[in-house]
Amino acid sequence: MTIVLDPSDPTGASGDPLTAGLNPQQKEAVEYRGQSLLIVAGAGSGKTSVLTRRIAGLIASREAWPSQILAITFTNKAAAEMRERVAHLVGQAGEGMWISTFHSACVRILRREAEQFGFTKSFTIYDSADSRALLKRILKQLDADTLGFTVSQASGKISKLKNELTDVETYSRQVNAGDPQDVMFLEIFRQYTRELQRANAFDFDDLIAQTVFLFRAFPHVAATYQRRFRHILVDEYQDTNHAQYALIRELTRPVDPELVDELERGGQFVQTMRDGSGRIPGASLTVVGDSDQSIYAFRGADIRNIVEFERDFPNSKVILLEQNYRSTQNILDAANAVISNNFDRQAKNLFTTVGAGEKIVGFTGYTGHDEAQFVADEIASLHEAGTAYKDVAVFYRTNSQTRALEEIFIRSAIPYRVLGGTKFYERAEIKDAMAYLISVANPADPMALRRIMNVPKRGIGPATETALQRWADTNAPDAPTPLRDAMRNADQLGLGPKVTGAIRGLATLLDEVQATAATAPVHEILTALIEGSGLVEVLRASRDPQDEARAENIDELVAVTKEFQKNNPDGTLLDFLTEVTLVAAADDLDDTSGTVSLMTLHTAKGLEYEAVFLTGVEEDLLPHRMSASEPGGPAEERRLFYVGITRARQKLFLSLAMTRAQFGEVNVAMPSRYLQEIPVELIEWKQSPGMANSRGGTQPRALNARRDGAGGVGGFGGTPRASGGYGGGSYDRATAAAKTRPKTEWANRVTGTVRDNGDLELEAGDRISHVDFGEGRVMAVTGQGARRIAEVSFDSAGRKKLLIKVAPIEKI
DNA sequence: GCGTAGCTGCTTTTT
DNA sequence: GCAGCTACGC
Repeated sequence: MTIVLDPSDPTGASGDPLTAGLNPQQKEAVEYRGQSLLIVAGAGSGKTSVLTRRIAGLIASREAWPSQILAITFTNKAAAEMRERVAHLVGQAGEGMWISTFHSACVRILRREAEQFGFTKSFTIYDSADSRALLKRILKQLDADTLGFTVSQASGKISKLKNELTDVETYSRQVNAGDPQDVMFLEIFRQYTRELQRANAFDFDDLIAQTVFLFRAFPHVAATYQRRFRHILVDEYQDTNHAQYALIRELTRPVDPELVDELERGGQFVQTMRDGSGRIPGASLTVVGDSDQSIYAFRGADIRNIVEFERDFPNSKVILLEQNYRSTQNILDAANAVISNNFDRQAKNLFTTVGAGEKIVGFTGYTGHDEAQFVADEIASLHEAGTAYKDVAVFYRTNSQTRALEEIFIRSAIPYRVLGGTKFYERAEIKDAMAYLISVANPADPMALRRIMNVPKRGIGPATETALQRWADTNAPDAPTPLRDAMRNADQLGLGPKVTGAIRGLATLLDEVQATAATAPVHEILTALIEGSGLVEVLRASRDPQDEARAENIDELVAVTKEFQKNNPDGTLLDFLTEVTLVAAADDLDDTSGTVSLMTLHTAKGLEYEAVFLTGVEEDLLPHRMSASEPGGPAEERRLFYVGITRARQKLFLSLAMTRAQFGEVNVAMPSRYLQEIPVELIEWKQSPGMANSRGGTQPRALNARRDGAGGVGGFGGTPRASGGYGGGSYDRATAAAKTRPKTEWANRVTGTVRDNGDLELEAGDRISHVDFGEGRVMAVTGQGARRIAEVSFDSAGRKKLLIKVAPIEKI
C-alpha cells in the first residue's frame, strides 16, 4: 500500500507522512487509539485534516478494513470532500467506507431493512414542503384551525417530538385528555404518522428516528451494523440532536454473545472479533466538534451531547485544538472577544502565527441598498486588486436580505450565486416533474399523485379528486395503492366521458412507464413521462413568457438525470430521488465557478473565504428578533456571529444599515450589540454608525440599542473621513443625494422591478445620468449583448462598472 | 372547472 | 412585497 502525500502539506522529516506537518495536539488526535475520543476543534484548526488522516491511518495500518469505517458529516459536500481527501491519502484502498450524512446513512440502512416493519424498500422521502402539504390536508379535515392550529406549528411540534424519539404511542400517554388542544394535536400526530405509513414514506426526522426504533425493536438487525462498523467518526458533533445521539449510542453498543451466535449462524464472520466473554466489543467512537459553533438548537441540536460527552462515554480522551490556520490574528481577536461573552462555556482561545493582518472594515449605510452598494464596490476593488470572485463571500442572517444585494450586484455586473434560498428543486414545475417520478417509483404515495392529477390541466378538479378518494376509501381502503386503483377504475365512478378518459389516460401512462422503471435509465423514464403527459409541450404553447423559463427548467432536470446516470451507471430511479431530496444548500457549491457566493450564516458553517462580508449586523436581525424569546437564543445568535467572523482568512467586512425595509415598510435599525463586543482598535470604520448619523441629518442615535446613558458611543467615532476615507467620500455624497430625491424614484429603486434598457447604445465618452450616482462619463464599454458593461466615471460618486441592460441610467 | 382580483399574514436559521 | 388563499364571474 502506498501513502500519497498531500503535496501542499509540508513534509516533515520525522517519518510518518500521516502526521507530517501537524502540531502536537493534531498529531495526538490522529494517533490516539482508544474506545472514545473527543476532539474539541476550534474554527479553522485543521479538523478535517486530522479526521481524514485518522481514517487513513486506520486503513493504512490495517487496523480496519474500509468497510468497517462509518464517518458522519453534516452535509453531503463535507462528505464528498472527506472521501476525496482520504482517497488522496490511501488511494483505492479506501473504497467501501461509509462516509455520509446522518440522513443518507439512515436511508441506506432503511432501504435494506424497510420490510422488517411495514414499509417497502421503494419508500420515498417527504421533504419539508411535502410534509407541510400533508399536514395541511389533515388540519383541514380535522377543522383544527378552529382550535388555533397552524401547519408550521404542528409541523414544528411533530419534528421536535421525533427528534426526541417520542412516537405516537408514547405521546398519547402524556396527553391531558381534558385539554381539547392536546387531544387535537394527538389526533393530528396520529393521522400524520398513519398517512406517511400508508404512503410508504418517511419524513426527514423519521429517517433518523425510525432507524433508532428499528435497532431497538430488532436487536439482531442492530447487531449486524454493530458488528460491521468498528470505527465510527462524527463531525460537527455539537449540532447533533437527541435522535442522532441515540443512533450513535446504538451503533457503538457491544453485541451480546447470544446475538453473536445468531450472526454466526447467519453466515457472518465473527470468530476473531469476540472478546473474552464472547461479546463483540462496541465500536470505537471519535467525535469532533466545537460548542462555540453550535447554531442549530432551533431544530433540536442539543449542545449537551458534546458538553457531556465525557460523562456519556467514560474513559474518553479529550484533545483541544486551538491553533488556527485560517485567519489573521485581528480576525481571531475579534472572534475570541465576541464569544467570550457567552458564559458557561469551555474556555478556548484561538491563536495563529501568521500575524495581525489588516484591520476589520466597518461600514454603516443609510439603507440596505446603500449597504449593498458598499459591498459591491468593495468587491469590485478587491477584484481589481487581484482577489478572485470565488474567494469572496457575503453572509446575512435571513434569506430576504438577498433582494437588495442581488439587485445591486446585477447592476454592478458582479457575478454572484446564491446558495440556498429558493432552490431549483423547490420550483413548482420541478416539483411537478418530480411528482411524476415519485408516482412511478412509489405508487403508494397519494400526495405525489394528487399533485400531478391535474398538471398539466386535464379537467380533473377538486370534485373529481374527492370522488376518486371516496371510491378508494370504500372499495380499496387496505390496498397498497388505493388512489391509483381508483384511477384505473375511473369508469365505475359515473363521471363524464371526458374526465373519465383523462383519468384513465394518466393511469395508463403511469402504469406503462412503471413497467419499464426497473431497467430503464432515469432520464428515459422522465422523458417518457414528460412526453406522455405533455408537461413541457403545454408550457411551450403558453403565451406567458414565464412558462418558457419553466419549460427550460424541466429540460434542465432532464439534463440532471442524464448527468446522474453518467456518474452512477447502476443508479436507479430511487437512488436519484433520494439524492435529490437529501442535498443541502451548501452541497451544490461549485468552487470552480468564479462567482461571489451569497449565503446565510447557517449555510456558511464549515466554509472559508479570502474575504468575507458580514451584512446586516443590526439589532433584531443579528441577534434576530425571534431569538429574544427563546431560551439560549441570544447566546446562539452570538455563536452565529462568531461562525461568520471565523470564516474569513484575510479580510473581514462588517456592515449594517440605519434603516431596513422589512414587510415592505422601512424601519429604523440599531447597530447590533455584538459590535460593541469587538475591541475598538480592531475595526476601521469607513462610515461608522455615529458618522452615518451626522451626515445623514437624522436624529442623534447611540451605537447600541441598549444605551445606558449619554456618551454610549464610546470609541465608535472611528477613523476621520480624511484618512483613507472611502472612495473619496463618494458614499456620503451619493447617498445624501439619493435621500433628497423625489419619493417616486425611491419606490422604483426599491421594488426591484426588472428594468430593461433594451439596445441602449453607449460608447466611451458618452455622458449619462444614473438614479443613484448622478451624472458621469462613460470610460469604456466591454462585453457582448445582454452582458455589455459600461465603466463609468461619475462626477461625484467615483468609478463604477454597470450592466448596461439593467442599470437605472439614461444617456444625456 | 378555470381564471383572476383582492386580501391576508408573514420570515430566522435547514437536514 | 410577495405568496398563497378566497370569492366570484364566466
